[in-house]
Amino acid sequence: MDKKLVQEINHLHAEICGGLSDPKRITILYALAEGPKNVMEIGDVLELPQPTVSRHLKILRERGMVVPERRGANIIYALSDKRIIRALDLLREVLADHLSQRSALAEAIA
Amino acid sequence: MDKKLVQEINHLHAEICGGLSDPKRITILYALAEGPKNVMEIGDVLELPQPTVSRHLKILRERGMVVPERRGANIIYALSDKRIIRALDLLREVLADHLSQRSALAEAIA
DNA sequence: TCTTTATATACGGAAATATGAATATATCCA
DNA sequence: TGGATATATTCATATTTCCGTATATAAAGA
Repeated sequence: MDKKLVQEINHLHAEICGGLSDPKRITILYALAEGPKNVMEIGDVLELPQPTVSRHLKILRERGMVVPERRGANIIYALSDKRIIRALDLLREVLADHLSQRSALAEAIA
Repeated sequence: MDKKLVQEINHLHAEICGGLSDPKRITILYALAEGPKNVMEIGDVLELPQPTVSRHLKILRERGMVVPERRGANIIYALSDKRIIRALDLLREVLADHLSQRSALAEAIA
């Protein structure tokens, strides 16, 4: 494939991964995996001020990870694709393995 | 679960995701999926100066995504877990769907 | 229309991250 | 030991990301 094109794709790929690289956004995504929620409801879950929530939602929206739907005065956000959660779960498994490996090492030393 | 603990976990989860949020690191991970490589070989693939490669490898290493093994003067890096590639592939699929949706929209407008 | 409610954006500063260039460390071999 | 090769780290700087506050937009209801 054309080198420029590959770079462009990898850039977008990195960008979507960047959507996951914040604890609050991860919490938002898992919350939406339970079902669609409006901005206030998400704010309640995260215990965060509304503008902060909106900004994180914008980041996720731009990357196509959540989808907004206006319902009256509210905007209801939904997870766009279950595969996002599957990817998150896989990475969490990798994290768990890494941590238990390290703690096993720590015990072996002690 | 304890709230502090959940936050700590989400922080680590975000950190491992952050390991994926750079085009060069994605290229490195896919390159290592083909098989272990030393730093020079990775540098050849990326066409990047060696210190830059080492710094990216450090980030991936700290997050437990790649594993170094010294062999003589070389250090050979290997992917620590195939699930990392599966997660990357899932997210690339989500990206592809998002892009084709948008291009379908673009055509519908034109 | 005016007010209230829900959501989004703009701005300024703080903190994290990335990068090139230079330098340090570690290993091998003569 | 000294030189060559492979890898890692440091430093200064540039860029990005994040947050709180303030403000703007959009819809609902009186």
